[in-house]
This record gives sequence, structure tokens and C-alpha cells, in this order.
Amino acid sequence: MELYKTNQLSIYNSLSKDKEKFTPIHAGNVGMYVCGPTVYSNVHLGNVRTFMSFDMVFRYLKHLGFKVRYVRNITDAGHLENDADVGEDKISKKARLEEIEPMEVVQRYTVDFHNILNLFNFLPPSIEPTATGHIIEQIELIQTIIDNGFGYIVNGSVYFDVHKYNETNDYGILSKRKLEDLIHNTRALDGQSDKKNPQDFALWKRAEPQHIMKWPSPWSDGFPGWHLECTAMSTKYLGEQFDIHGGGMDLKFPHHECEIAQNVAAKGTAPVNYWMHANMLEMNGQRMSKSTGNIINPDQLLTGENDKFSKGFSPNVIRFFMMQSSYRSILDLTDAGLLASEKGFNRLMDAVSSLSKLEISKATSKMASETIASLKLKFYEAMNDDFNTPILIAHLFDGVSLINKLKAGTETISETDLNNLKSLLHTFIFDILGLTTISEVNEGTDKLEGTISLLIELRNQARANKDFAMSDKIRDELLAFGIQLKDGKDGTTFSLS
RNA sequence: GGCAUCUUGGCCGAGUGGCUAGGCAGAGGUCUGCAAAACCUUCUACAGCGGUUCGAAUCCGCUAGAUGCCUCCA
Repeated sequence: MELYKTNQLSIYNSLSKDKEKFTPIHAGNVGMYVCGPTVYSNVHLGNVRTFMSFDMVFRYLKHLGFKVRYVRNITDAGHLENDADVGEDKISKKARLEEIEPMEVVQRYTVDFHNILNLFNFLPPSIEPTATGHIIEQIELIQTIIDNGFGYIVNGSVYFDVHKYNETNDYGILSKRKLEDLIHNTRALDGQSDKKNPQDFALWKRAEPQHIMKWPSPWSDGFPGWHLECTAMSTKYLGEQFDIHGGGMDLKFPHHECEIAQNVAAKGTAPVNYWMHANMLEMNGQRMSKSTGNIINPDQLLTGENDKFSKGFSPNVIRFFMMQSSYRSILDLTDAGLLASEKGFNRLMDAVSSLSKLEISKATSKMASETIASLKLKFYEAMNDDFNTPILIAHLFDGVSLINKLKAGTETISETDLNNLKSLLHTFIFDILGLTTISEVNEGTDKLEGTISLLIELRNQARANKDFAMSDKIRDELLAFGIQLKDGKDGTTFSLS
């Protein structure tokens, strides 16, 4: 039987601002759409956090036995640079700067995006559609909105009539804004705009002659407005109504608000049952964002080649760090935080890898068997409660504690129970959290291992002869190279730092 | 200026009315030739003030501070 039948998942719905029991529209199937990146520059770590949150959600939904169609778009038709009419396409601006074709920019940063996500062990989405591949769908959608009376044409551009829409619908239903407040707080610039009202947003923009990314349409040679692609693609692949729509918190308004309005205007229905918003990543107390320049690219953090962190951190450590906080909380990326996570992560992985070396007993001790049963319950309970990965991790460390007791021999475990424990931990650590076993040594492993084994042997001989000057010299100098010897009961092992 | 969200121990970070979160650091211990590593045990909380309640970190109000959105952003 599928796990979702016995596990009632709750999801915090931004729409109701409350946790709700999750029931998909079609039993056993889940449609999930997540707003992907605009590929005009390298993806930064804040982007990675959002997508990682939904990667975890995708993994858990699949684990529960749902058949999930996960759609994450690539925005390769540039958004407007700003809301003024003189806005410029982001992609084409970048292309002009670098003197390359727009699609070359798109290709470069799409590849970069995929490479980064692969480093962090992301599962690929079921469909990864591009905005430029769906121009026809977007044009059709605009026509429907115009036909339904919610779009108007000015100088070859098409705008969404927010005021008209709000007469019969609630513009602000998601972001809890009131149109009148928006009117009062709009920084009205000047009368240059073609728009009837500043709150209106573009569905189609006529391109200036020098604009290089443009397509023919009934209204002008131009390009689609920036909220439109998600509506067009989510409708195409998930239907007019689907289960989950995710994205960064910063997209809630106006982007997601506009998506709802477009869908209602075109199809008469609200598109999404559960809106999920992943919170922002800060770095040293300030939000990571392209516009403020407070950003770090993943490879800079991985290699340690930056002026903000004391060393490089592995993708697993970064993933573990992110999973230690709730996807709905602001997370502050700091050196101290990463160092703490690194130690915790290593402790967890040491315990897991020692599972295969545990001694098997005939019977499982009472304490061990009770712990295993309660761990399983608590793992699911945590994840069923709006994907509470920090609580899950807290309970994983209860598992670590059990493993250490088994290792020490204070508790015993049977082969069957050991296999159960192993598979339980593997499921949650690797399949659901998406962590991987770290291979600390890669190339030249055999040679290095052989060399160190020899040194360990020499050191142990020296120790046996009470030549501590020599044994300490070997130990200390290896440490200086970043090779740490660890004396345990069953001999000496080493790790690379 | 408007609208939201947040403020937990040395640091990070869960938790929504009574029951130990967890990680890191610190302290004590086991192990060790000494260490390191590992493991065991363990201390320090709920921004301030007022209210509701038998009982509040958790609900309400006020004050202070932080952040986000209101313009492209995950």
C-alpha cells in the first residue's frame, strides 16, 4: 500500500496562511509547478536554497508513493528590467554587454544552472519547459484574456486591467494586499506609461526596433510579459487547476498574484490549491540578492575562494546546513553556522557508515527495538508536518546515539532489525534529504591510502617501541598536510580535511 | 510612508497553552604513552512591559529592534 494512504501530509498554504491537510485533486497524483530561474547570470546560493527546498518536497512526495509531475521552468525570454515602459529585456541587455547572441546567454547560464544543481544532488524535474518554447501558448492566453475583457491594447502592447479584474475578483488574495492600498502606495512617476493604471501589468510588450528578442503577434512584434509564461506552461502541463505551486518568497507579489489573476481572467478558476513559498537566504545578516551584490556563487563557497568564509564547504555540508532550518524560515549563511553543520554532518555520516560494521546479535535489546520503532514514527511525523526537516534531523541524531550504543556494545541488534534500521536511515538521509555519502578521497586514492597505511604502520611500531618522538612526528606532520590520524579501539584510521 | 513577517541559551536553529528539540561551542568523564578523534554525561533560553488563563516561549495589547514585499530578483 502506498505510504500516502497512511501518512497524512500537512502543507502550509500561503493562501490561507495556515497548515492544511494535503489532498491532491486526483488521488495518488500530484502536480507541482515551481518558478525556475531567469538564465541571464550565474545562479547564486540563494537560488539554490529555494530549488533545494522544492527538491526535498519532490523527494518526499515521491517517497510517499505519489505519482508526481514536477514542472520547473527556465525563463529564457527576458523579463522587463523595470515596470516603466522603457524597460529593456534582461536577456538581450546581457547579450549586448557580452556581444553574444541572446540564446547563447541562455544556453550558457542554463548549463551553469544544471551543473550547479547536479553538484548538490538535485533530482531533475519531470518537465523543464522554456518560456521561448511557449510563445504561441502565451499569445493564445493573452487573446483569451482580451476576449474575456481583462486585457487592453495600447500601442501594440497588451496590459492586464487590474482594476477591472478587482471589481469581480480579489486582486491581492495571495499577498494579502488591497488594491486601494496599492494605489496609495504606488510611486507614480510620470505620465509616460501606456497603462491605464500603474497597477496594471504587461501581458505583451511591443519591442523597440533595437530589441533583439522578439516574436510576431496579433498586436506587434514584441515579447511576452513576465508573469505570463508560468500561467501558460503550468496550464499546458498540469492543467487549469493543479495541486502545488512553489517559488521564492520574493515572487509572492506581484508575480504569483498576477498568475492567479491571469488564470482567473482566462479560465475562470484559481489555478492552485496549495501555494508554497520558500524563504530567503541571507549572508551575514543581509539578504542575498543580485541587486544588492551580497551574493556568493556556489562554486566560490565550495572552493573557499572568497573573502567571506574561512574555508570551502562540500555540497553535502551546504545541503545539510540548509535542511537544518525550515524552508519557511529566513536562513542566515555564516561561517560559524557552516562549520557547526559540517561537524554535525560528519558525525551523522560516520554513524551511518559504521552501520555496516556493527556486530549482529541473536536478539535485539528492548531499548534498541523500541528506539527503532519510535524513530520511524518520528521521522514520518516530522516530514508530514509541513516537511519539517530540522525536526527530522534532530531525530536522526537519536539514531546516531543508538548506533553508538550498538557500537559500544551496550545495546544489541539482530540482523533483521539492523537491516530495517539501515534502510530507514538510508531512506531519510539519502532519498529524502538528498544527501550523499562523501567520498573524501577520489583520484590517486589507492596510492595515497597505501602511503598513509605505511606511515600508520611505522608510527605504531614506533609507539610499540616507546619511540614517541618518532610517532608524534609522523602524526603531527601528517596533520600539517591535512591528514588526521584517528586512533580507535580497532586500530588507526585517517581522514582528510 | 503602506502591508507583512520575525525577535529563543555563547552561536545556529526547532517548537504554539502544561511533558528533554537537535547541532556547534563550553564543562566533567571514558579511551590514549600524551594528545587528537570518537563516545558518554551535563550547564546556560524564550526582546521588554502589561493582559487573558489554574498555568504562556506559545494567545492578546503596547514598546523597542530586525527583515521582507510595495520596482527586476529564488
